[in-house]
Amino acid sequence: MTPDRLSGILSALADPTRRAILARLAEGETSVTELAEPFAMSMPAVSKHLKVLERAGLIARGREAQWRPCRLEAGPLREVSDWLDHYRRFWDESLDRLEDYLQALQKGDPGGTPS
Amino acid sequence: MTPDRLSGILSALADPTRRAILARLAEGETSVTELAEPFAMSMPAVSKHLKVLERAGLIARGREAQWRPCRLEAGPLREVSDWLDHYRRFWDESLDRLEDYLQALQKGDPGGTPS
DNA sequence: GGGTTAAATAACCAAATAGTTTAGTACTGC
DNA sequence: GCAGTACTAAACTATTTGGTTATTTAACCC
Repeated sequence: MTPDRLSGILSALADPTRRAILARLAEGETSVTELAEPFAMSMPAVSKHLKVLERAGLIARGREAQWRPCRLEAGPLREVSDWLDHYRRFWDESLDRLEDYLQALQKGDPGGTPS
Repeated sequence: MTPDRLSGILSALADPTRRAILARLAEGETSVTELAEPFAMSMPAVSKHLKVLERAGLIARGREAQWRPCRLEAGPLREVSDWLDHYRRFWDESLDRLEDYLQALQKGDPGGTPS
C-alpha cells in the first residue's frame, strides 16, 4: 500500500543494485546488457530493477535497433531533495550541540561546554 | 539482503506512515500513543514502524515513567542528502533544456528553440 | 499487592519483493 | 526466411514487509 509517488521513488532508491545502476547512468546512456555486466545476477533480474526505476520515473528507455538504451531521469531525485529540505535544520550536529550549550547557559549551568 | 546503511535509511523513509511519524517528531519529542493517534492502525503496527526508524538511526527512544518518548535523529538524513548531491547537476530541467538548445545550435539546427 | 496505563513481544497472515529458469518478442544481417 | 542478439514476460520460489490479535513487561497509583 504505497500508492504515493515519493514512497515509490524512495523504495526504488532503497536498493544498492538500483543505486549502482543510477550511478552508471550518471556517466551516460547505455544498454541493458552493459548495465547488467557488473552484477552477479541474471539479465531478467536486472530488467526487473530497471522496470522499478522506470516506474519511479528515475530512468527512461529508448529504442535503437535491438538495444534499449537507458538514460537517467533525475527529476524525481529533486522531489526527494525537496522533502529532505524540511529536515535540514535538524541534521547539523554541531548546531545541535551549540543549541544545547546555549540552553545550558540560559539555565545558568556553569559546566556547560560546547565541544 | 540490504546490509548497507543507506539502503536501510531509504527503505525506512519509503513508507508514508513512517515519514508522517518523522514529520510529527520534527515538532518535538512525544510518546508512542500520541504518535499512533493519527493513524488507522493498531499500536503494535506503529511500534514496528518505530523499530524500523530506530534501526535506521532516524529516531531515539528515552524512558520517562511508563512512557517511551521518541525524538527525531536527523543524522541519517544527511547521508541521504550527501548521496543526492552526486546527482544535483542532473535534475535542473531548465538547465537540461538549455543544454539541448546549445547542442542543437552547435549542430546548426535552425529550429532549435529553448522553452 | 492489585488495578490501570504505556508499550513491546509473540504468533500469525496476506501481499509484495527479489531472485531464479524457461519461453517469447523484436530487431539485424545474411 | 532463418539464425543470432538483446531484451522482456511468465511462472515459480523464498524471504521480507506490514498488518492483525493476544500476551507480557514495566511503571504508576491507591
